[in-house]
Amino acid sequence: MTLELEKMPKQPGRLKIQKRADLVTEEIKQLITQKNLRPGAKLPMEKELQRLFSVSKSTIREALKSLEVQGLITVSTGPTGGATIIEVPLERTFQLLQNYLFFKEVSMEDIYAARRLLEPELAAGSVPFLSDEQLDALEHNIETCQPTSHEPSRLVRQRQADLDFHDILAAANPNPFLRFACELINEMLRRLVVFSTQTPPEEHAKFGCANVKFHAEIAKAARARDSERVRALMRAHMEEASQYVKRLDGRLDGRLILDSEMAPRLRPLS
Amino acid sequence: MTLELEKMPKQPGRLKIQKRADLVTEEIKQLITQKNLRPGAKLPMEKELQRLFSVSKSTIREALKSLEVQGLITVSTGPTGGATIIEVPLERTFQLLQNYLFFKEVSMEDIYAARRLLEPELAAGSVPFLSDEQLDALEHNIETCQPTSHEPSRLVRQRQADLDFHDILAAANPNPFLRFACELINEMLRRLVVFSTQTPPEEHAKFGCANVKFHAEIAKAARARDSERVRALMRAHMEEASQYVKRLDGRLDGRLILDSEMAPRLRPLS
DNA sequence: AAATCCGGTTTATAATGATAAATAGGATGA
DNA sequence: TCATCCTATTTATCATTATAAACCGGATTT
Repeated sequence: MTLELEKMPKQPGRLKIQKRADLVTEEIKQLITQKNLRPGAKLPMEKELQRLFSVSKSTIREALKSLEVQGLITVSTGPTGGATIIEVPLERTFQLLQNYLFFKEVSMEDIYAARRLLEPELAAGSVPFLSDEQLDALEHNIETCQPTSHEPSRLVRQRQADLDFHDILAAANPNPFLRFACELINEMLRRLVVFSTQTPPEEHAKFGCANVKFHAEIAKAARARDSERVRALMRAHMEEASQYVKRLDGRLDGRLILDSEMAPRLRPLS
Repeated sequence: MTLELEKMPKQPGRLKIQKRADLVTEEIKQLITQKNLRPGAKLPMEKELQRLFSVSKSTIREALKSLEVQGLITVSTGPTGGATIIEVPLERTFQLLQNYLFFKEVSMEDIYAARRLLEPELAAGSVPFLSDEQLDALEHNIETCQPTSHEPSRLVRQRQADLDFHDILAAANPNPFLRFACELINEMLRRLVVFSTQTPPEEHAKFGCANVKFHAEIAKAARARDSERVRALMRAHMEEASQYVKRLDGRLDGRLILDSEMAPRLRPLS
């Protein structure tokens, strides 16, 4: 009759015993927080990390993989290779957020309900901070959108350029959280919106023209540093766009975002 | 509208050639999207996945690790074990988002700028959908917050409960995107806010009382199904809270969120 | 002299096999 | 009936080896 109490009884829900690899991941994350490691800083190489945490190759590999998926590091081979801390890319964050939203059936109206609230405030807040280059970029963007052929591929392209306008405004805003929220919405619209093939291309062209008109007015007001007018114009713009999207039967394609889609897209300027 | 997903385009310059493990991850994500696998569905076991993609154990392990970090699957041992699709938990998404914001220096004012815009709309939109249980929960939450001793630990606890009030409202809103945005903000406030130790506890208590007052009014208006009044009250509530937070010198602790923090957090009322 | 090629070195990436840990479900025993 | 043990199954970790990618520096070519 043996008396064995070594086995740790399962604490109901309280403290989950993590896997070794996950513990290593945590240690490294704490290291980043505590030593305030900035982008560009390098982690020790795999061999040394193995030694440091007394784990095997595959375990340290899983830990690094976890950090890589989280967008906190990149790993490269070669003599100067290994893990390097990076600033988490927006696209990666968008991808991970879309994993969450994938199961939620988000409609276009849902997105615009938030966009209507955020964009006017974002735009108004950006006005005092817009550089001359950014103001130029806004105006140049409008020219790019101007000629509207009815060819489907051009229509899609125009919608992309429309969103670039909003990204330029976002880039100038000093509030990183608001900026993030709006950039996220822009990214969702850019990548996930699909329109019914039924609607005639003329309707799409009308949508594009209406956008250009508003963008031109907004750019003008922005150049005049009139924050309140920009806010009002953007509010009207969002209101109208929301209506158009509804008429054109725009929908969000509920799918997971793949790494291969995240090709480095052209960043306006910042 | 069809969506072309090319597997491995041979564009040599632009696209980065992915690692084998990442390719497997993509294949599995495509599988989830295409076969519309819902939470609960199981992936084949490791051995079979190895066979399926013709890769070694370590490769398939890395791919599964990636999906696990993304919150798309959980993996368990034993018979009937293996990878199971799950709905990405909000907490996981919050963790990944915080990785992004970690490098951005978000201030309390930044968060509240967005919160001021979103919460009134969220609350108003929730009103028609609040169940009797949820209305009861709102009122019960207020009672919980009522007695305010000046003990620091109780003050923190009260702020947590305050946020629960807003979570209840969020839960009733039919817009998953707006809901998500507000829940995210609540989670940030819950986990990352730190107050200066300088400010006297009386000030904190005053803050708590002011919150309770507004919550009581909001709950009353919600029971009366008066959406517009709820919107107006919430707007005033946010305005005031924003001022209090500024006075109390509330700050966001810029750090990375660890898995071990994401233990099932205390749900005060159930 | 400048650019290019070409190996060697360093490092991650992938494959394989062996052992440990966790779990479910059935068998065992009071 | 109930708790315990047993065992088969599957992941988790470790260890080792082999392969591939990136970089460095010297040799070769232009």
